[in-house]
Amino acid sequence: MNIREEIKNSVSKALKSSGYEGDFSIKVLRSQKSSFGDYSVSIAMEIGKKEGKNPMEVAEKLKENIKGKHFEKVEVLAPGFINFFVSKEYYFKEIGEVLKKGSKFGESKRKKERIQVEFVSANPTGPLTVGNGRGGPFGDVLANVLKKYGYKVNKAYYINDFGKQILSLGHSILKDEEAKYAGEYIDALGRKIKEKDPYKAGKMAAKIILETMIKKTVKKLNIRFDEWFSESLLYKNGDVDKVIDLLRKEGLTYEQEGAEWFMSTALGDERDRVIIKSDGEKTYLLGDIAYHKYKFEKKRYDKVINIWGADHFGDVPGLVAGAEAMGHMGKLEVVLLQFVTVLKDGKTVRMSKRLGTAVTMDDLLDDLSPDVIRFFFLMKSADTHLNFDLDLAKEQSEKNPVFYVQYAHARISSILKNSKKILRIKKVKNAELLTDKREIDLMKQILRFPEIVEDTASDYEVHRIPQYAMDLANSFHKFYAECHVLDKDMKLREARLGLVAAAKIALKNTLELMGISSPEKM
RNA sequence: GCCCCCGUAGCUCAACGGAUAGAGUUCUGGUCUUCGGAACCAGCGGUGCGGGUUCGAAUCCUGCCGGGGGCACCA
Repeated sequence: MNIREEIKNSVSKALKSSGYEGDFSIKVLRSQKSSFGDYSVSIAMEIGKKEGKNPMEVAEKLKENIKGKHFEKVEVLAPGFINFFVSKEYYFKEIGEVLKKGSKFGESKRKKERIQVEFVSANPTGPLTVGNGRGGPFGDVLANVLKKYGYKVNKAYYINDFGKQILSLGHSILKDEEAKYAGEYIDALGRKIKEKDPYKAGKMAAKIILETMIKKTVKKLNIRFDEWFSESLLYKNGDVDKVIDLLRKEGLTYEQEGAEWFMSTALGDERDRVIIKSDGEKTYLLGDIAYHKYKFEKKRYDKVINIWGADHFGDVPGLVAGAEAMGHMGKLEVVLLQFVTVLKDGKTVRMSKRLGTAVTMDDLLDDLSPDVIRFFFLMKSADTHLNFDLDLAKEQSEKNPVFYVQYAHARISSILKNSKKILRIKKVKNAELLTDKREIDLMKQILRFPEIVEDTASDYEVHRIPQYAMDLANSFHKFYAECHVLDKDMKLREARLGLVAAAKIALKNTLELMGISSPEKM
């Protein structure tokens, strides 16, 4: 049981023994100031309101009934906060556990649920742009977090290698009047592909784009998908037709103006959706429903999280209704990422340097390391429009948050090397000597890591991870400035070496979650 | 017209309805006879505007103003 659960349980018990039976949800918050302790609970204010009592009195009464062996002190503060001070002994013990767990530090109990995170899934009609590339770091890290938290996780890329955009790509290769895509890469493909049938040419081009452009870029960004799933397969297998049959059988389709519609409004959508166009073509939505049926039934995922660009906002209800029509309610979640704008010289850059497309991930990779790109992308919340200032990112390449974090790791590595400890440090000796404010703070910061993983696994707020990485690095740098590790006092030296080794594990595990390297030296 | 996201320090961004709104960067000043100065410390500086709900609002509701994205028999 972790400390937050412990606090929650103790408060829950105190509620009962104090006679508050209502349906109160207890939220354990991390205190913002050390004088407020380590964690706090504001339940007394809620009770005070509901029952018309003085919150301070409620808090005092609860405090009398709160018991827990890891609490050094429980304090009530106006207007009714109950603040928990966790005992140092608890931290000493836990910091020792960090060393034992090593790379497993931060993991939770294995869970039986299987989760798929599908991300990027850009059409294979051109290079990866910064817009559809944003999902790369985000989805990758979200998947890493869920895995760390104990789920079985699959990272998937859905290849839209079927339908109209492939035909358009073919026409573009052939440079006929139906051409839609243009750019240097299209010219190059045109020289390579001799096929004259537009659809076949499009198929060939899509394959080349996927293999030589997209996969390469994805790899450069340090992303590894477990699965590259081809849309055409669903058509070949008849999975798409099965969906049509099912929808018809459920009475969820109708004809209008020569097209066949899915009555998604019956399942909460704001409008119905076409599944078969009047020209007989099946729509993208239909394939996507089939794909999700496949995910839930063949692959038996308990949950699917799709990372989409915000421009697909309008498509969410249709697919959710589709999944529901297939009998999979509440298993599909969609995270929308807001747009990415690249700024240079204070102006928006619209086009790639060479390709005649929107700014590509490769353009960024030309100037910046994947570590820097990933960190910059990850720092921002999904809801924020991401303004990527190329000049700033380049200019700051030496004063970058990612270097700040990596530098902490390199410094620790250097200390450990200088300490001439050949074997891995397995425990914190003389932990009780770690009493400096900086030492305690570093310890607490290290031990936040499992909480960061847990919180992120439940709310998908991935930007919390780089924020935490900076906090952790900051705590270390502050500690480093005040506390000399390789002290003449060998007992203190051992204690600090243990702490530093634990900090290294926390930093490394955090960077690993983000898919960013942890250099031994820089 | 309807729907979604955003508006926080000069700039890029945080803040789980909570306590004195935090980081990085910029600018000003300071800290090295010790483990890596890519560091540490101090200072300047902020919730777009108006109502409301609440013990408590950057956060929830509402009206403006501004930016982005949707509202297809495109994906």
